[in-house]
Amino acid sequence: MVTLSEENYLKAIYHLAKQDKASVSTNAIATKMLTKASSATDMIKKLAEKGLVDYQKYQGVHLTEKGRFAAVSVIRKHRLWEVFLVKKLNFSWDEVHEVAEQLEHIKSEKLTQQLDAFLDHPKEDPHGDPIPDCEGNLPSTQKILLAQIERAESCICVGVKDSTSQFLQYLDKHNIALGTNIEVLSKESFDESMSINVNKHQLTISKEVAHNLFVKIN
Amino acid sequence: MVTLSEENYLKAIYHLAKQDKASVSTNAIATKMLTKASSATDMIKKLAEKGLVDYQKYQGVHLTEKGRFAAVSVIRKHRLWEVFLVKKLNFSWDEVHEVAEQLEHIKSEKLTQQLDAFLDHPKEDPHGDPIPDCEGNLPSTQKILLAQIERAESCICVGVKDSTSQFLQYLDKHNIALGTNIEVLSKESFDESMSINVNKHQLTISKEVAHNLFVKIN
DNA sequence: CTTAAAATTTAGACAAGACTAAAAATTTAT
DNA sequence: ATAAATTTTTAGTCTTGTCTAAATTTTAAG
Repeated sequence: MVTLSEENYLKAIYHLAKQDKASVSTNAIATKMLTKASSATDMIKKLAEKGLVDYQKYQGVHLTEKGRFAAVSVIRKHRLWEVFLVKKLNFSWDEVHEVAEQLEHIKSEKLTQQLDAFLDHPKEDPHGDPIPDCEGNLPSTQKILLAQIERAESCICVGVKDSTSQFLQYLDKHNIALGTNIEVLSKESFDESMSINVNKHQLTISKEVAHNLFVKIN
Repeated sequence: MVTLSEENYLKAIYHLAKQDKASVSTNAIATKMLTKASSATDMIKKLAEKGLVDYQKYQGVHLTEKGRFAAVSVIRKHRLWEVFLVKKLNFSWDEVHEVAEQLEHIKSEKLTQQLDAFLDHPKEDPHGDPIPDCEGNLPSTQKILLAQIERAESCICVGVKDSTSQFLQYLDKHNIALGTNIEVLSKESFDESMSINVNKHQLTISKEVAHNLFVKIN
């Protein structure tokens, strides 16, 4: 039995570990969870006790296979609920996160399975993030940050890194959605701002925006 | 802010108070919540502190208007989710309770509102219980227990009192569902068993069954 | 290589919700 | 009307998850 709090820590560790394979530090976990390092240490011990993480004092943690599966299962539920909220209940993509944070902890195998079927086994959530299957497999996508593009090139928006409502509403305002074609016109080396074309409209975006938009090159 | 535990106590108090207007005893609450009287006392104090119940030592509690609204709001969510599970996710009526117990605590006005609309503003849950509206109004239904019928008479099944899977599966097995026509043939005064006709099949039901089925006389 | 800074852990405390055992109030029965 | 039984409350403890402050370990700098 994994508690709600433990699930949230596992998710945090999973997201932090994803980037590189190195171990996840206590501080990083505490920061992500908006708690103090001492609280993180306490929880890490409980997770280690339950065999969900490997832990050596002062050396950070790694998810065990069991821990990874638990984390991915929560992420699967989170993303399925987000799809439900947008597709069936008319939520917009900037409104779903908070509610999905609650729904992801509902415990019922059958519920998850039936929800997945009801939504026609979606492959992505409303922000373009892939939905793990029930065995915990997560398809690796080859998306890059818009900021990584260095020359005039055309690409398609396939996801967002930051999914706060502020950012999502910015995208809405400029008619950028998943699947939108983005034509990079130029990049300013001074401040990393970019000039792009969206739906025939020219737009200048800041470094901050370019670093939070995932694209796939055509 | 009402906690999950507080919501469960409020629900319990609401259900216990419904029958008569008398105050609800600490023991009754503890029994319903499957805890000890001392735990109930502790929680009662917290609820009184928050203005959700009126409480006088040794005299039991009454829900305040605020407390009643909170309780009914949870019941509304519980029943809406039950409808969702049965109508959209193919759960059977004996499988929904446990999951709805979790879903009823999700906090999002918009979610409840949109779910209600998505389900076409249902008036009843899968067990025939009325769904409160968003203002907390609960239509009073005039249903009686099948056991209250004393002579040969025809009626329609409109609800169940006991909604454990054991009882619901018993009903399934004998083809009794909401809306099923039940013809009372006779009642045995010795053990209160009844002879009834369901879908042209004759059936003898025990006192226990008759006391847990709500019907409306044709 | 030694010390200062940063990160991590420990120790002790607190709030929520529950429990046991004992005390107090109420109800019931004689 | 009073004793016995029952109900309710209190007092003290436990667990989970959090905190602060202090101690310890690791890392980084000179």
